[in-house]
Amino acid sequence: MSIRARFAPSPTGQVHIGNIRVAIFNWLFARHENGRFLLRIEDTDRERCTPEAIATLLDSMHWLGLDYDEEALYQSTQFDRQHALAEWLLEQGYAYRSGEESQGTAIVFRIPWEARSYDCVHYSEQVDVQLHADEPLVIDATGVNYAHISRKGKPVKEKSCLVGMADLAVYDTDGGCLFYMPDAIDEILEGGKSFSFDNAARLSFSRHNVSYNDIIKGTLSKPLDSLKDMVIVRSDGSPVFHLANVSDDITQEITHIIRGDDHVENTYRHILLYKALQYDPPRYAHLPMIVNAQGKPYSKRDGDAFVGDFRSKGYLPEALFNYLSLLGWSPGDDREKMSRGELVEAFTLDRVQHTPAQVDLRKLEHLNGQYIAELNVQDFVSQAREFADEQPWGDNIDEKQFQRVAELMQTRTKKLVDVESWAHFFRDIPEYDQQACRKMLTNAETRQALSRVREKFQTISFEEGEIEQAIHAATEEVGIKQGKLNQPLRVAVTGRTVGAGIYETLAVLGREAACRRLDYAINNLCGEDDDE
RNA sequence: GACCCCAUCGUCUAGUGGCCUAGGACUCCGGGUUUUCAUCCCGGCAACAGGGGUUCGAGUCCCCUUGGGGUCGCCA
Repeated sequence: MSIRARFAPSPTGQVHIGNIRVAIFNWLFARHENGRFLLRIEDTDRERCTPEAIATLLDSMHWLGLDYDEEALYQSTQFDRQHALAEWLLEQGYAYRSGEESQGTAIVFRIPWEARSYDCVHYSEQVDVQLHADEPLVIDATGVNYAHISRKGKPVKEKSCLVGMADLAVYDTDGGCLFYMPDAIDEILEGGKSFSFDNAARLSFSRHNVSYNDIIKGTLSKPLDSLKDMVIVRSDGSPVFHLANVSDDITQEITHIIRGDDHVENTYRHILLYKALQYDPPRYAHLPMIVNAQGKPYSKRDGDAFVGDFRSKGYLPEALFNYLSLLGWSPGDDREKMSRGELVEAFTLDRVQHTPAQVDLRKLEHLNGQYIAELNVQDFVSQAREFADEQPWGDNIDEKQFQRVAELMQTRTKKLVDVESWAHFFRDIPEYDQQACRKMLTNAETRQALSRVREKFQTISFEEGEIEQAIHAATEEVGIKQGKLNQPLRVAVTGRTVGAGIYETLAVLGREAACRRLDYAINNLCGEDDDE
């Protein structure tokens, strides 16, 4: 059978970086296996799940190239199917109603009494539990309520599903047997009878474990008695996550569920639900979570937590995709910068890490810089232009000029927002770094040399080579060492100490702008060494 | 607190009992190219959490401790 994986987000307006990584891993897995990658939109939270939120989600996926097969399934369209399953469970005795009739009753999934015969359930050990005298032992159709004794002697309340203690025997302080589950189960299940004991001192039962083989984490198991029956339909009639999720996965014929680590504990119950519903459970793979730069789980306040944050800072989708795929996974060799095709080819779940991975923005930035450097010039120009549009100086600029600046700056750009530092190319007079001015421009010789350069600029053809020659000539005339004028000139013309080569910068700027700035600097910034 | 999972440089990772004197990448620090910066090239700092076993041999297997994470809802 062909593999079917899915991404099942609940759109809330922004797409979390951890979620999109789950989507990427699902996508990579599906594409590697030549299977299908499906999208299911869990849009049952009417408050938060607006059309805009869905649009944002789709947009983020499209941006990252996460194309999906078949039509997206909207969970809100599946109520009938989900309710039908709940009703069926009710009819079969796998579920019961709970709560006050007047308030409306919830539907609760009962961990099936025959669970011990499932192939995913195995005997584990004999268990004895000492009970706390303060809390009564109550056994009814919803399970076994009891309290064991904590290390400090306090009562710790617990609840187990009935089958978790299927051969339960209850003893009083004298060792007398008060209750034996196999004798009472019919009365409980069919008659709704309940038992309560104030004098119960000890429980004894044979423990069974539900287990499954996680593709990433290996064999995992959980005692059946640590599981409680779970609500699958709320008293207001709305299906709970567990039911909706399983129901829709059945509908979409999902074969592999790849999701965050936070779902591991749900898996046991979901498997049991599948079993009760008479379906084979899918394979599961639980991804380690990703954590922020502080090593803590991402919270909404972290900043840089959403796909949109990265996009608006000018990370390229290929770079983010590449980086995220390397968080918690590696191809097994030294490759890091990998194309989508290479990633698809190399991706297997068994190489996924078992530990939470910390996001390192610097590494992402480095990778992004590499992707930017590889962009062909026209792509870079047009993408940079979009970011320039956001700048106050971005409105009426010469496109030819912009292109020349972009060519100069491409290898110096790590993120597209870096174009904000190109301002000095496009304003009449740049913003001057005062400290740099003091350091670079306040020398008398410098002022003199700049004046000479200014004069020469008037007459030369304004090209890189001639500009360089003019500068050399000026320094010689004034008696400054070759190259010593470059930085002062840079400050005078761009306002800052770093940037592209000064000859190129000058050439791009053009005679008119260069001279205007030189005049400004000479007249306003080149005061003698006279700072008070 | 209970249950479960995990543990290699600061970070992402390679490593599946001998090929490990623990490799790569980011960061940082040197050096080279260069008119500054960036790119590019060369070099350096830096890790098997601790303690016990098993074994001729352990980063690799087992146990304990410590540390981290996850889960304990009519949230998803």
